[in-house]
Amino acid sequence: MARTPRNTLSADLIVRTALELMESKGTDAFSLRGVAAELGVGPMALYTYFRNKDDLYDAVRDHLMGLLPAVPADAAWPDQVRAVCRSLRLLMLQHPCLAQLLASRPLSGHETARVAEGLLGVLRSAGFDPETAARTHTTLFTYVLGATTWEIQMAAERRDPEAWRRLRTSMESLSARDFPTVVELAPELARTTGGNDQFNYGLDLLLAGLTKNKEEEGYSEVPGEVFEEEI
Amino acid sequence: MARTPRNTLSADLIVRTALELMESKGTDAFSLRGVAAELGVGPMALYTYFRNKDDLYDAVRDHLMGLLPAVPADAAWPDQVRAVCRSLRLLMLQHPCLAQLLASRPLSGHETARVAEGLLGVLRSAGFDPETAARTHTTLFTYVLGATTWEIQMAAERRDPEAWRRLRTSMESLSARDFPTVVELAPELARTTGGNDQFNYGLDLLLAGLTKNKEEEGYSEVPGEVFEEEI
DNA sequence: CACCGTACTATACACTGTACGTTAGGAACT
DNA sequence: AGTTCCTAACGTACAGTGTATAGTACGGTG
Repeated sequence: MARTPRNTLSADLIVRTALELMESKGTDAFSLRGVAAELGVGPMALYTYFRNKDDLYDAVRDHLMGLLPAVPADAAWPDQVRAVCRSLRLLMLQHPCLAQLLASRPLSGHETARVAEGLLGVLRSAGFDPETAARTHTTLFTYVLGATTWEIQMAAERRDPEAWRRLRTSMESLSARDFPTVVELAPELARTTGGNDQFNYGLDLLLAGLTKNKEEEGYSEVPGEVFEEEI
Repeated sequence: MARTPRNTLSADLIVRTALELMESKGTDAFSLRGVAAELGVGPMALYTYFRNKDDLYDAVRDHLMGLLPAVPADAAWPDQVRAVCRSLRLLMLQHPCLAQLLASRPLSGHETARVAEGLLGVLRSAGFDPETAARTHTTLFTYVLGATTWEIQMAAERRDPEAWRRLRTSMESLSARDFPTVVELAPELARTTGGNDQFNYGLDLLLAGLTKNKEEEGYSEVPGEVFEEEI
């Protein structure tokens, strides 16, 4: 019955095909049966490599995390943090499914651990104590997650003319008496639903808060890099 | 045929039933057919009140946003901002479906507008110019969204013993050679996946950044409330 | 060659959202 | 009071979904 030869499938091939489908058809339209059909295989064949759909999601997520570049070595820690956060955002924009994959499943997998290791390492070297480093890591990660998820969502909405029209009219129908500020700032709000500037604004707020905290606690805890030429 | 009498249904009744089901059965297990069955009605009856499932989602979201308290009037602006963000987080924790509803659809509806009006009003009165107010609003909103979504997700994972066990073992199986910082900070990371302290830490970072920016730009732009008794 | 584990197939089930066409309850008007 | 009409709720149907269960044939090993 034209049975496909034996070892044509592999976890990696399935992951790559799944990713392709998510990006061409849209994350919501993704289905196991679609992947199987694309591979010319019955739906159940995938269950040899993944226990269920969520398992495949995890694998796709980790595969994508593997695309993140390493932390730049020769830079001040705030710039290293910026680099990590920005490259995560860019990856999410490039692969919109990643936003949903990150938000709907816990982190696991080697590539994901590698990314966490990078950011945590930066924070520890910068002199943050273990608890503050962990807190900061989670804060930065969740900020990137929220900001970029929102950005992607709004961009998708803008691409659908029907939905976008409904959104605009519902915005414009708001009474200027009841919602004066929203109405007044409508253009600014539309402009700040995404983009590099918006993302960097929030990121720099966080970094400003971090450096401020650090200064107030004094330089005593900063390890290692003491510049002796400054007396 | 035991046809249900005519005006027993209403948009509001459907929304409340949908919300109940989302919270008892879980957001993912929610279905139009489920809510119809709960109301003792055919699935298609709902389409009289909502154009489709997403439309119902929007209505549920706006219903939940209506539960948010007003901004406290007599407080300094940073505390007002804190109050808004914290009450949004608490509402999301109380109704976990809200996280997904906020992340997967654009904002619309009167109650949602009311909340935006509150926060934007605080920022404008505090002296932020329109663009900065809008940027700050989006930043705060997306931070709350990301941080709380993550918190909810991790809490759900913790509740599922099987998933939690797998997560722990995959964490512990990480090589301390390849991921020294992750392994070292594993307990801290586990502790910072949620909770008031973690949320407030990030929120205060943002506020610290905001006040720092404000101080550097000088007091010149602060409108209105000039205290004349201070010469 | 025979064997066996396993990579794949086939079938089936219980679901999903929703398009389409039908029917009957209640209000409004003659 | 009778007729009409609108529309709320119904029934049926379709094209999907994830995955449990059972079967089949291929590839490597004895």
